[in-house]
Amino acid sequence: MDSVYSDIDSNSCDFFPHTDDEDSRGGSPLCPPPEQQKKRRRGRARSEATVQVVKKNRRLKANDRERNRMHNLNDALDALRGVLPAFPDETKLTKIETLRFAHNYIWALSETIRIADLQAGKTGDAPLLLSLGEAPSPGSDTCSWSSSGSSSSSSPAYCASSPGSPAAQEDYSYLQQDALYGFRSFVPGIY
DNA sequence: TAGGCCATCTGGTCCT
DNA sequence: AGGACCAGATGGCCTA
Repeated sequence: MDSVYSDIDSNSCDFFPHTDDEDSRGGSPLCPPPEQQKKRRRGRARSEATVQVVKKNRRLKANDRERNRMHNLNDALDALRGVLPAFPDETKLTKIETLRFAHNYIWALSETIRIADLQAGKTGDAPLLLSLGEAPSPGSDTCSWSSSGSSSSSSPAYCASSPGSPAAQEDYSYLQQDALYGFRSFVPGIY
């Protein structure tokens, strides 16, 4: 990608038009006329140039660190995509979709466990251990979460669902893989 | 072509 | 002081 540094050459005035030194001098023009530059350079030219180089190097290093940081973030996001159920069309989830999907998915898994435990309690059986292979896949159709009233069921605020969705009836048969199909139509941005 | 997504740069702020 | 984190700006790419 093009960088602003592609425009940078020996003319440091273009790259660092406003320095702290300038601030301390009381707001000098962005690029003083040549005469002033000559005046200021006398006796200080070398050190100012050095300062510019140091600042530039510091910026470049910061850019590099920031790039690596974002790469690490993307790697983590990819890892998260890897443990989420895949879409049939194998389209890659965007970043925001991945985060929201993961949030929904975790909620659905925990909710399924809760229901399973409830049912086990009714029948006197031992709590059911869920197979992750049969884990529910949360989608837009699974989002009437706030209606359950359970603290463990605090709903994602962005979940757009109808009050009459099956979740309110604790019917988890709807938590099927095909719930994924509605995810792409999920309305994002509602927090 | 407009809009969405993304990578990158950048300056500010906080933390160690 | 230097690094981590964050948010805004910018430009490129892709798709409907």
